[in-house]
Amino acid sequence: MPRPADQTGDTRTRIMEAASSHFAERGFDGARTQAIADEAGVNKAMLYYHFRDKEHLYIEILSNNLIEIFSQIFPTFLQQELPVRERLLRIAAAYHLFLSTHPQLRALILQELAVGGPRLGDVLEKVKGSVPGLDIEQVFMGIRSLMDSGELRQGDPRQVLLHLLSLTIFPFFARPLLETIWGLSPPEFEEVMKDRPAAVADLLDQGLFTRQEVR
Amino acid sequence: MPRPADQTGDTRTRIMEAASSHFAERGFDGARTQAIADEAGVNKAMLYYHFRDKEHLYIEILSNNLIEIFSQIFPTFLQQELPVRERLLRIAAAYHLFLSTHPQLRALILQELAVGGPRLGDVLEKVKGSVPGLDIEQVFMGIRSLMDSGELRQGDPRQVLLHLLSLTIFPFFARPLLETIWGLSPPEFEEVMKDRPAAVADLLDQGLFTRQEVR
DNA sequence: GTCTATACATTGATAGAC
DNA sequence: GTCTATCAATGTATAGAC
Repeated sequence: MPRPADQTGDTRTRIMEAASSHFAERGFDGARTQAIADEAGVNKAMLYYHFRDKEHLYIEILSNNLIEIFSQIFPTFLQQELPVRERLLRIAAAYHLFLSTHPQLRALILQELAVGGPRLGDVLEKVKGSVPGLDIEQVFMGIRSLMDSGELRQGDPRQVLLHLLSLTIFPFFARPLLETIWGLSPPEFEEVMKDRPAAVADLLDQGLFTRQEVR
Repeated sequence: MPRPADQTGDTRTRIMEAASSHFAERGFDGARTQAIADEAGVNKAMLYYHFRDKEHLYIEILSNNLIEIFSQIFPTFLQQELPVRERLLRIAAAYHLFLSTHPQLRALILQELAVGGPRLGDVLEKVKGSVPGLDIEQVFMGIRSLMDSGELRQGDPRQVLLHLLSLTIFPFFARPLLETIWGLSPPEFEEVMKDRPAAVADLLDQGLFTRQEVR
């Protein structure tokens, strides 16, 4: 729904908000500069004044969105006070909450992944500049030390993190496919998503199968 | 690399192959009919003779790809001879293998998900017409009966299937993001993916944590 | 079935007045 | 900073000869 020209905030901000929604819905190639300008309530020439061109605008948008999610979620990775189980579940919960409340971010990332992430390098530079503590090695080291202290089962820390991200993020990405193939209405899908964190916690706790014998 | 006009197969087939690769790499909006025609080694007008327009061509491509994966994977869901654990692991393995060997399919699905799947309805109609046994309810009923017989832990069958799909498919989708943020080279990522099925099996078997007590 | 030629709309982008 | 006016390039799609 392109709402025409509500004059809230300064021009630059309004352009970014409009661009965000268009890039999210149609991707870089599908988004139209004209439509962005219209929705922002400014002339098309303004895009090129405030940002160099479509590409720079896009990178600015994607960076800002990633900065927002990482600066909010990354601290969760590193906090040490809680028991392991709660720490991991909080990471999952943080992603779940963020993706639930930011459908635009989900679409934006999906669009970039779909074309193979050609601009992720540039984007990550900007993100690193704004989220200082972003160091994935620390996360892996943290997981490894939990394995050594016996709180987590031994294994590749990358696989553990991948488990967590997969279980949490995939349903958001695959939603249209799941709704179509599983024949779910949006409310039905929402219901599945509501139960998701508990189901994930249960899998991490117990695995999938009934237990015949114990090691 | 657009290879020019190798005259293998009939025109219609060559167009579809070229279109497949372009839609996969750039999406519906990003793909150019001219580029597709060039790569297929035919005139652009041929696209409109063999297919009605760009949209019909796209739907044809996406349907064919989904038909291929479903007709190959769906039988795996329903085979009853094997123990539960092996049945589930085979489903995961089937997806893993298929996505490993069909990078184009992965991209094609991702592109459609990115725009919210506006053509999935039409596509699924075509798929259902060509893969007769495609009935998701049977799968859920199968999972539920395994719960009732005590082989699987009780829970929502949809969450179980979602676990399986998430753990298996997500890494393929998120690859560019993971490589960039985790700082992995393609060979390093491949290595992680090689170990993936075993790591997933381990999670399903044991959960994530060390076991203090047993129920 | 395949091509040439072209219609017609829309695109991203800029020059220059205010 | 913001606008009007405009451009060259490129987009999808079609008409009609062969």
